[in-house]
Amino acid sequence: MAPVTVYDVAKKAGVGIATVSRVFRRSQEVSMETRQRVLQAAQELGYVPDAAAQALASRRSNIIGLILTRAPHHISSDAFLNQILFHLISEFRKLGMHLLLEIVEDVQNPEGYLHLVKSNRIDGLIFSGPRSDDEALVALIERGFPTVLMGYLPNTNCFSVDINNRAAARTAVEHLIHLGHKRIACITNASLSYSAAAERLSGYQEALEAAHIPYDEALVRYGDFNLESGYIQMNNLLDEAFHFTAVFIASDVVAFGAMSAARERGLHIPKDLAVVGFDDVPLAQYVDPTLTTMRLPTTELAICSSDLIIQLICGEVPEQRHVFLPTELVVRDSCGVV
Amino acid sequence: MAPVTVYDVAKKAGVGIATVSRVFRRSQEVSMETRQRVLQAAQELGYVPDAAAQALASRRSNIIGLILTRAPHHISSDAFLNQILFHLISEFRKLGMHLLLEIVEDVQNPEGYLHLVKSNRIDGLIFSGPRSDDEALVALIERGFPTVLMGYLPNTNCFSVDINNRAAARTAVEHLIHLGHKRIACITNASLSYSAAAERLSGYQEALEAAHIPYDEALVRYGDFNLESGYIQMNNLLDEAFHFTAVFIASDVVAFGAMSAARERGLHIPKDLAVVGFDDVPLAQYVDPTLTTMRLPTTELAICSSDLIIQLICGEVPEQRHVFLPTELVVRDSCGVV
DNA sequence: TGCTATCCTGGAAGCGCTTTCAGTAAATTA
DNA sequence: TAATTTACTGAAAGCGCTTCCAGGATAGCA
Repeated sequence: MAPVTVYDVAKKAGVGIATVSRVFRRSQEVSMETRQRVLQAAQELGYVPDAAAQALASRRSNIIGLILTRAPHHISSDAFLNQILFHLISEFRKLGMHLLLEIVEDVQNPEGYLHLVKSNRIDGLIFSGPRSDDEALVALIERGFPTVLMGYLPNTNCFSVDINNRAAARTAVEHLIHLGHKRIACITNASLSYSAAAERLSGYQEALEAAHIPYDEALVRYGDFNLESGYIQMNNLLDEAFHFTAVFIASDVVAFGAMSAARERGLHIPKDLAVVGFDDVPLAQYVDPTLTTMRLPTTELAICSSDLIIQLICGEVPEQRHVFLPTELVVRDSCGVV
Repeated sequence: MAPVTVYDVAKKAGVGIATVSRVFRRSQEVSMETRQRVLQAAQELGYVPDAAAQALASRRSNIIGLILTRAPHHISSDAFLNQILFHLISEFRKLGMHLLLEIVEDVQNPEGYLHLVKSNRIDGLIFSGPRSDDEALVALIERGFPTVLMGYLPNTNCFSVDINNRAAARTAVEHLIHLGHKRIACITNASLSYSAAAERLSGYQEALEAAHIPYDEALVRYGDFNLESGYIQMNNLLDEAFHFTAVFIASDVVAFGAMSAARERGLHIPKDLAVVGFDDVPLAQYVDPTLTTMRLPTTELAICSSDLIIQLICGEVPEQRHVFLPTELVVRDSCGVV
């Protein structure tokens, strides 16, 4: 039951412990012959290096934190999370790294992830859904801790990976405009303190402006990540807003909630109301009607973030500070035929 | 930039390092006065104990692994994962523990999570979606490593948390039978090597048997976790099976795919076809028609697992080896009116 | 052949903490 | 007052690894 240590392996292989360490650190400076002998001995003894000891001695935990800023009710609706997780873990595994997940429910109380950093539990972190009012995060970045944002924080020069939310939203709304719609409502994906939400709203405004359609605040509502918020805000629009023939909803999940509300009112989509979503969650092509939406490059988002954080941890300086990945309009049935 | 250590705190507080350690380990054996002095000094110096050093010295990493056995295409459809994650992390945080996520794509190649155990990176693990052909897992359990299954593995006495899949499925199908349906098809949530899938199919059979409806294999198809599999299997049923008026689909997500296929064929749900799902994912009440389904006690599942694993790690022996949580039939519109 | 450069290896000193053990001071008891 | 607990505290020995440094062997060069 006594743990197998470097000493055991070293003894069995007839080498010093430094050599054993070198072999497992994949260092070049061990002769082929010795390396084989060590590996053989380790194999026979069932030796696996102790993670804590490695971390303590090398100052590297090989753990990367993924910090999610989400309130409980957001979490359950987050259709990306799974894909992001999958890809991040796959990438990390290739490098012998692991993913530790932390959720920040309240931005004002960032103790959770700060503690991870201060205790050296993680080598770097990926921060999903950064908010500009998160002072702790900004401080961390300025202190030089390896950090990558999934999302974008204006006025910082933190490394970040995101899509061009504004351009994507504009494309989505332009699609509606090309279809002849003049009165186009908007439901955001979240409150505007999330930069992605603010940007998407700007894109909506830009598209209107370019088409000389006046921006009407009465046609705008604010979603809150989940189905219910879409349902509520659509009902609200239907109750209070002047007639509109189309709606841009900056989140598929929110859109599903909204479509449900529209249906209950007896509105037919797309005949009475055209809908464009945002995200292209897997379900978008299986709902009725299938949802026209902006596709997010989920895989690339994850891989790109992982590449960046690894570079930062290794002390390299990535060429690009801010990466913006392309999105793609996926035309389905919710806007009618072109 | 030099890290603050116990020595710094000890010096500043005028005590020995052992005392500093005791204060941070929340040990009782420090006088109030000394404790205050240490805390004060630590505060002023910004001291946070080093996780690796603590782990090495105490043989406890305070990290719990959550192992998911999922193929890539399953992950993205997993509607629970998020909720489970959220609750687990919340529970762990209360105890200063953290969650490390690992995905096992191929059960035949369990190196990933075994390495976590062997390297002492984690104190215990929660295993979601255990499969009976996972020999490494069984070996781990027998070796006494703190392990909790989310799911159930027959023929082992591992601690586990699950729902009674068979009873739940039976309830779901009985609902259809009470509604007068005689020819009821079934699409499983996954291949039968997942015990949950096999159990749910058994529940379906039990319900039929109890109602003296002959079991007809021609009415059964096997889903594969995701939307697409539901779509495909429903088309397959519609192509090949004799007429049926209802279908029990052992996963909401699979059901959404299946409903999409039925719609494309011009079938009206529930008029032409009644559907009962399983899981009660958030979307179930927002699709058209809203989906009658079995509700899973997601929160309880997570909390229960976390309680169990913590007990095991602390060396306590939980009273119950296998916990089965109750489910609830949520009646909505997809089966028509009673 | 003699000298330096190169390659590989082992010894030893930590990394920052926990924990045992012994010891001191205060409290209790006789 | 002396003997015995009891309550805290500190010194020191690791936990299992990495890495600096120096040394031995070999190769390269003149």
